[in-house]
Amino acid sequence: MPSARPSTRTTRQRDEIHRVLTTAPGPLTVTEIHAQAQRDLPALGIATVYRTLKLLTDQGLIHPVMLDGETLYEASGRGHHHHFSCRRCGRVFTLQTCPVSLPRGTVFAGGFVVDAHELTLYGLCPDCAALPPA
Amino acid sequence: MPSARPSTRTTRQRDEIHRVLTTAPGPLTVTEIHAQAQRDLPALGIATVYRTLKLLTDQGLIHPVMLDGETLYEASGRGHHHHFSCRRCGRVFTLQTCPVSLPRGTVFAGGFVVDAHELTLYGLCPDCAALPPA
DNA sequence: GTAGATGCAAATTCTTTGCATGAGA
DNA sequence: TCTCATGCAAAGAATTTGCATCTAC
Repeated sequence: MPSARPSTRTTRQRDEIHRVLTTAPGPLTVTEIHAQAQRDLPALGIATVYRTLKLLTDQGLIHPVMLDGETLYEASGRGHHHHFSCRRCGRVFTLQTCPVSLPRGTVFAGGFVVDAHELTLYGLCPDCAALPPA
Repeated sequence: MPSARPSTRTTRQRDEIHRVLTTAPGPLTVTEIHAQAQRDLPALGIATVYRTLKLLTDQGLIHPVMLDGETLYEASGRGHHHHFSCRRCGRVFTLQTCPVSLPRGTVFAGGFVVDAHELTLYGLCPDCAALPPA
């Protein structure tokens, strides 16, 4: 029995959506991705965006990030990093620093074997920290 | 101008939902909360569950936890802790240990002022780690 | 007794799916 | 040409809201 082969046909829509995500400075919402991709492909449908995000995720090219109750997507291959969510302006930033010392295989109290971790920081971004208090 | 006062009327529904969450060993989904509360209040509607979860959240008695794309709720006041999500059985555990050294007010590279952090660990729980590899 | 809370059902919002058409290879 | 992908619209799933009824105080 032949194993299911992932589709790999190149289309303008897939290229564009992938480009938007690899170009973006941080993770984007589905709506933002749709809006930005529509600049080049005005007829792009939202269903195609959802289908493509799922496809690219399956291919490992991008991955979802759940943050503040929303699903954002970002390009893969940017190395280990974390996110900073600003309480004031709501923007999400990518931080390359990792304040967690948890090598793969670390065994935690009680026998939990850790192979990955996700950290989200909350606070004020540089811009908002510089503003006068509300 | 009188400030908006939060509703505080005591009802069986609110007490029950709060009890379910304070009794639970870990965070629960909306559906789990509804099902468990219905044992004592069979007529409990799902809309009331949503409304009550929002209310209790506003009052600071509980708080939502976004995990693996689902919204779970847990009682507040359990001190600083994190979650461990098992890749194999899908269960979510609460860990009291914190491997992150980030006191409030820590200023991060670039001027990000951190006042809180959320960490989720992924791997195998003790039960699953003891099983033979798939 | 009265304002606030509930339960139901309808309305929203977000995401997925069916199907006829369009376009990579 | 021949699939596979797309766009639209309808279908699902999750959450919120309107409204008549009920209930804590």
